Amino acid sequence: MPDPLPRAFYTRSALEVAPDLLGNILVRELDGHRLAGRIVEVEAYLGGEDAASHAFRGPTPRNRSMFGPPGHAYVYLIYGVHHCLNIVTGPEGDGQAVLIRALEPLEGVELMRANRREAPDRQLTNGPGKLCQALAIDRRLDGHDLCLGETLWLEPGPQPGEPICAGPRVGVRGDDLALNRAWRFYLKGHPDVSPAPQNRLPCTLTRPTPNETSHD
DNA sequence: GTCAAGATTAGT
DNA sequence: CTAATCTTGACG
Repeated sequence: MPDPLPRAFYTRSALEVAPDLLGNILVRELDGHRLAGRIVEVEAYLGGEDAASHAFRGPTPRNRSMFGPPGHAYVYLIYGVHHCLNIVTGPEGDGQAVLIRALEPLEGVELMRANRREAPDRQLTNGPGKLCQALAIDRRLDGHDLCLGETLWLEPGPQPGEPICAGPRVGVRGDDLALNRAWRFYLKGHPDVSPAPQNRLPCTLTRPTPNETSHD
């Protein structure tokens, strides 16, 4: 079993970490079972300048884990219905995070299906709310340290063969900056990318990302 | 205390 | 297009 991605991986700008997360594996340990999926879609959220970020107006009880050390989870409830999973990045205190928007299911698919009691026959992890339901992620995991290799963590995955697309983020409000920057990243043509209208817009290709925590 | 709005989803 | 469902954060 590979080691979890180390703290140093997360100690960078959300704009660097977000595309590098694509292709890596999100692992959830649940009642002795291993649930895992390959990350295929993410969005970067910054602090300060980013009007769409929960960190925009500073720390509050709800978002305080965003301002904690990198490599921890920030989990929140949206619309009173669904949970969303973020990975805290950057220097402590900045409030940067990356929203995990979609996975390709790899392990524990039957348990994921059972967790999605509302729609077990539909796609399991092609949206931020759906993947949290499939992996049984809720606010109890808010602030969880992803570098421990317990309960919830990330493992290095093979370099994606697919090109990386970048485009505007989904469902956000805010000013021109928040609406128009290409801070959403996904694997081109992957069937488990969330059903967002932007999927058909022109695709800005990003560099081939060195996924591995390579040191020179 | 009151209240509008929300980084979504499934169903009409 | 809209309901579901509830916590947060702003205001007083």
